[in-house]
Amino acid sequence: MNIENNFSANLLAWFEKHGRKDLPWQHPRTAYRVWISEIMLQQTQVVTVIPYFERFIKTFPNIETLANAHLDQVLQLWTGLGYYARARNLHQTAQIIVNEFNGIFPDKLEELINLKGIGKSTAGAILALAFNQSQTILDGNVKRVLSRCYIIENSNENELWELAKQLTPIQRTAEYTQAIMDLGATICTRTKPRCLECPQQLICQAHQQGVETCFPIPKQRKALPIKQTQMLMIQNAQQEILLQRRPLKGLWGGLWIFPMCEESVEEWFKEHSEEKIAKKYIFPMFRHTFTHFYLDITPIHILMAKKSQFDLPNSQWFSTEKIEVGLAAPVVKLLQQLTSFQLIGA
DNA sequence: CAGCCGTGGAT
DNA sequence: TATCCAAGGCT
Repeated sequence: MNIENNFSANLLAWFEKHGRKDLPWQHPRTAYRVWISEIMLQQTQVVTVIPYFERFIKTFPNIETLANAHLDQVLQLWTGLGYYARARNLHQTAQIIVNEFNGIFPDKLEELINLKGIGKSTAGAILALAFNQSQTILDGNVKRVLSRCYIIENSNENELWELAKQLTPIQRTAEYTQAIMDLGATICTRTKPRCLECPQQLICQAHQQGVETCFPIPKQRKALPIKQTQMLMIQNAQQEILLQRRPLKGLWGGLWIFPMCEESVEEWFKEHSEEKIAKKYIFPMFRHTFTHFYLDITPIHILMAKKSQFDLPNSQWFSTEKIEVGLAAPVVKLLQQLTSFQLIGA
């Protein structure tokens, strides 16, 4: 018996007792629900995803309802989850599956990979979890488990894929796939792995050598640049707030945010409006952290004397109680602050 | 192919 | 508080 067989056998035996079997997307485990969950789980922890998944499925119980929805509603349900291209791709892919696949979820690797937002690993996960096909995944969990178990130092992507494929069993692939993710998420964690509870402790090379936490070798990160901006929280006499829709590509694509400006507020107003500012209040600056830069935001609340006109592309007045579009996280935070600020009666 | 794309949890 | 980074994919 080779070591690969031991690996999957150990894992499957462990899964029966200790695997996660009550995650929301496992009941029922349809392709649609597995797909939604896999997209949400990209670079996002299970705890964070669960409430989003519940709301999303409740609103869009099947692929037709998702395909027929407005992008704004999809992005609203995605607000706070990040990586908003995932939501845009999800919406577009739903329409393609309805229109070109007759609403039937594709079950071939090539077809899945050609869909927006579904890469090699997500395609493998959908086929393994929802269709029980013998397909391989290579996500963060699998990379961590394999790089420790087989001590892979310069984690070469192709090498890891080959190893992952060799270890994937022909049968019970759905259980195996869930199991290896569960192992990575609950036992073989990044910090403080619980090796004494691990079904692979006898074959794990890193554990034998006592160097579990040395793997996977962390990538060196560059220092994050700091950018600065002002967010204009412009409110008219009807208490409505002015928001502007971001272009579909790029940061916060398709979301609505407060108008941002780098120059002085007075100069910005000269360019975009003829109205006069009734009241201006500068909030304390705060830092928003992205993956690749910091954004220091100075919020400025501006009260207009009447229902004002703005020469600002893709902008619209919203009632603060009814905003049914996607919002960037700092905008949500500031809207909450503004509401409590006004409740106090300042 | 390296940079881009979010946010919040954990330490 | 600062840092890392989580069920990755796209360009």
